[in-house]
Amino acid sequence: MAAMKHWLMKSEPEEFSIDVLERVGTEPWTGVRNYQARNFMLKDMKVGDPILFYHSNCAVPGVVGIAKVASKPYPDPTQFDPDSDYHDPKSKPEDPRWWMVDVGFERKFDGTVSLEQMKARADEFGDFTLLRRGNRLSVMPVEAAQYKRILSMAKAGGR
DNA sequence: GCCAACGTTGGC
DNA sequence: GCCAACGTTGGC
Repeated sequence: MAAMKHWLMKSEPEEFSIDVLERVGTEPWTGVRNYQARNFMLKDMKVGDPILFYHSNCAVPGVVGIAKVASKPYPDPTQFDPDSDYHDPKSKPEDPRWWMVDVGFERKFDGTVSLEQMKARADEFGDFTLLRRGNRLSVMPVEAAQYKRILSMAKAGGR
């Protein structure tokens, strides 16, 4: 059996936060319009894969909890909706350009494992995509060891 | 609000 | 196929 893959997915809390995910339980991850991020969802994600839920573009950016992949990939319906911010007129229903998965709530950390705290321990993470300068990917794979380190930081209150 | 870094687009 | 211009991301 192939090893389970671990992921990190970013969301702006003003758009969609871990608290809203906790309330709704499962959310279609619409709106990804980057091919690399799409390919991770389309080709590499498996139902049940764990996801680090990351708050970006906010006062304290960082990992705030755990989610999981809750569906197989399917076409993002917002690409066909002319009223949606994510509408893509070049995408055809018979050949959808943008794919996504559903994301399910797992748990919320007691505190945020902040980007600042992760940067301070960058040497323990090795080559961590999130910490690469200029990184803008909103969906990225995380090594199992990196995932575990963030969980242990969460347990230790971010320290 | 600023701006560096990046991905995408389109002219050539 | 190159690359300048543009729009977006996201930390600060």
